[in-house]
Amino acid sequence: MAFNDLLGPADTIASVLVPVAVPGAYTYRVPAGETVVPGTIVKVPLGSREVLGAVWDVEPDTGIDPKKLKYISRVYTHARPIDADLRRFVDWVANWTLAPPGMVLRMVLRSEEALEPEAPVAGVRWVSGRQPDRKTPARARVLDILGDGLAWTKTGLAHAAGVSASVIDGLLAQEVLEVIEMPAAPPPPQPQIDYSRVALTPAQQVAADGICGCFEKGPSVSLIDGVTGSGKTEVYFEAIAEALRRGKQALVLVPEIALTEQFLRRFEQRFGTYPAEWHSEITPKTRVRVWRGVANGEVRVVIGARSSLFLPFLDLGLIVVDEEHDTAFKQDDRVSYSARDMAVVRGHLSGFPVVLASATPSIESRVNADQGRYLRFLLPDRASGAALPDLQAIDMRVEGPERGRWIAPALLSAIRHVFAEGDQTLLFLNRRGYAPLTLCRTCGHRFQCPHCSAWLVEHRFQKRLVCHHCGHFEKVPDTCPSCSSKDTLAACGPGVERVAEEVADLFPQARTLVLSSDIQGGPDRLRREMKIVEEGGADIVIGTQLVAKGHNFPKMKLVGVIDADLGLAHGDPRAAEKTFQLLAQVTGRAGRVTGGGRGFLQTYAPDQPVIRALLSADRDAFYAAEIDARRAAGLPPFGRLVAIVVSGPDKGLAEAYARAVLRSAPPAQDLTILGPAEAALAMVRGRHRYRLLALAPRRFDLQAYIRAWLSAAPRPVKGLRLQVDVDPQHFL
DNA sequence: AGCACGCCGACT
DNA sequence: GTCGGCGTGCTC
Repeated sequence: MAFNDLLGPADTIASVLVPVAVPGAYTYRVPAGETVVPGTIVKVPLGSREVLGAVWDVEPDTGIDPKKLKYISRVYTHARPIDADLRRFVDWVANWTLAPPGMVLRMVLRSEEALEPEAPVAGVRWVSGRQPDRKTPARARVLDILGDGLAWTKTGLAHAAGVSASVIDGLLAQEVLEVIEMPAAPPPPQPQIDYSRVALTPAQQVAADGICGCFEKGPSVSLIDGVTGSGKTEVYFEAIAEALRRGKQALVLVPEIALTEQFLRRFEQRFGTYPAEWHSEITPKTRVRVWRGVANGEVRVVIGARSSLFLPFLDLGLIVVDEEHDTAFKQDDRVSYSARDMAVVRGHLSGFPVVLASATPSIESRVNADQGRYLRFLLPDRASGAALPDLQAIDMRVEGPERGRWIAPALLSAIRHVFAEGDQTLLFLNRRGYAPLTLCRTCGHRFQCPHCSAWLVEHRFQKRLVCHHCGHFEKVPDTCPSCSSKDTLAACGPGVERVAEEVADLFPQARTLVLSSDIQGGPDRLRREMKIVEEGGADIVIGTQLVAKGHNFPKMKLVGVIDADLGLAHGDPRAAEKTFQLLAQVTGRAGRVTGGGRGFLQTYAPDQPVIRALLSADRDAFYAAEIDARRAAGLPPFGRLVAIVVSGPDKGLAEAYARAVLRSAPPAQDLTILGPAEAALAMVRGRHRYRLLALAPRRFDLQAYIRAWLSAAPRPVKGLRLQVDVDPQHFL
């Protein structure tokens, strides 16, 4: 102690962001002989453990008692310090999302192992001239491979020679082979800019040229707005090629891992090699390799989930956000952020182009483009020349099926036709299970979730009633729990299982397949089934939104939407937008490759704007109508929508708190509370969440406002979480 | 008494 | 986010 005090005043101090939920950086002493700069990655003692952190400031002004300061326990000299751009990004995201900066930094430091210097690989080599005592065939094969004098890894050699590792061990024991240190793993193969260029359509060429022209101009956002099959990927591949040409790295964000496989193949066709992948499912080894490669610049292109935004790129020059409208870009737990919006921010901070691509852009991106903040490139036709599917509505009030059936006669005859031709049909219903509601015919009892207020959905295959909100499930009873009568429970409405039952009844000879997220057997099974559909091994597919994304189904000629109104009923202000996006994606599957596709939308309200927009393929009209509708409802079309999510065990407290935040201290009058919306009350793993929607004026600094409110709160608020959901365009 | 479990605050 | 402290309540 006395020793430390003596040395203390001479020590350098540094503020370090630690990966815990504290409001700011902590201060540590820098051990004598070590140098740190802003961004240096370090290990520091925190409480009873050691944690990773990063130096955020050197020699900060702090009022902390110097006696309290501990020493940085390790400086990662081999890892490149986090550069100024990424540090600014971390701070920006922390401020925007009201998250502690250390928690944002945690997303950067995702692989502790990657910070260690790369370990040399042990290899084996033939000691020239040496021969084994007996030359068995296995030994001969090994020596044959090693004949050129090059070193191999033990496992690699065993594999190549088709022998077990013990053969090599035997040769090592006789000192015919020797162990040497090989240089660490060679750099990954580089994408070749001109490996295989495809001819672009005129519209694609205009878009590609426009985006490539942005690289000179500093920050920019381009929206590629193209119908399904219009070749958005080819366009942004040209942007990637341009980034590579300029020696920059590129990042492609996709909403789900499921979409990467097809992307990897297409990338390989264009650039001759695979890009690096980054998402939660990659192996720890790959994680280390990619993190290092991104940091040292050997990895040129990454495709990844939202977390790849926080990778420490050496020189990032382009971000592409594919399917930009997809809500999977929003992270809801821990630091809650929208990866699409934060991609725009990262591009802005570092001064490079960002490309958003979608067949059904989000309203906010459309408005940003309309108002000139984004460039917009329209791809109105399919690149293959195939015609868009011919869509029509079926008015269920006048031409619906008989009671207890869900497929209308018009759709039915179309399925018959397509089936007879040997082509595929997709029946789309975004509802898992057999029936969304079960009731007792005698007393009218309805099965409801004991935790949420949602109806329990019958899953007949599993013989369960399941809450799709919180995951609660129970056995299907024989008798009504309310009136005890036997065999009086009636299933109301369809789920995919029930539609599949109807299909099996109507088309006993057809090969049918149900694709929904609750199929048993994990992601492998799902991949296999997708492949079956892709290769034409199923005639009629009944699927939930799982089938809306990614995969190409070349034989799919007909898409029937069983309930096009589903999802429009609730109080979600984005319901129409989401339904439009989902149904456009789903119906776009029909005839995507070959053309000649047809689609049917079963609806009880064929005149509503969503249906009309889908039928006329006039998307502009839909966007205009939707923007008007939001204005009329007092909602902004985009941009100033603020959702304050407060979570905690007590709904009443959460609501009161959310309202108080928005109403208390000035300038609260600048905010308009719109009331609870979008999942007003949900149960997420046993925790209630309450979401309050409000409007903030364009330049209103909501973050500063909420922080001020929190510090002025009469009593500390516990157990509650805040989340701000705003399009940041206006704030850049 | 001894310990499993859950809540709460501290962590530089 | 994670740990340790301390309270409650139950048992080999």
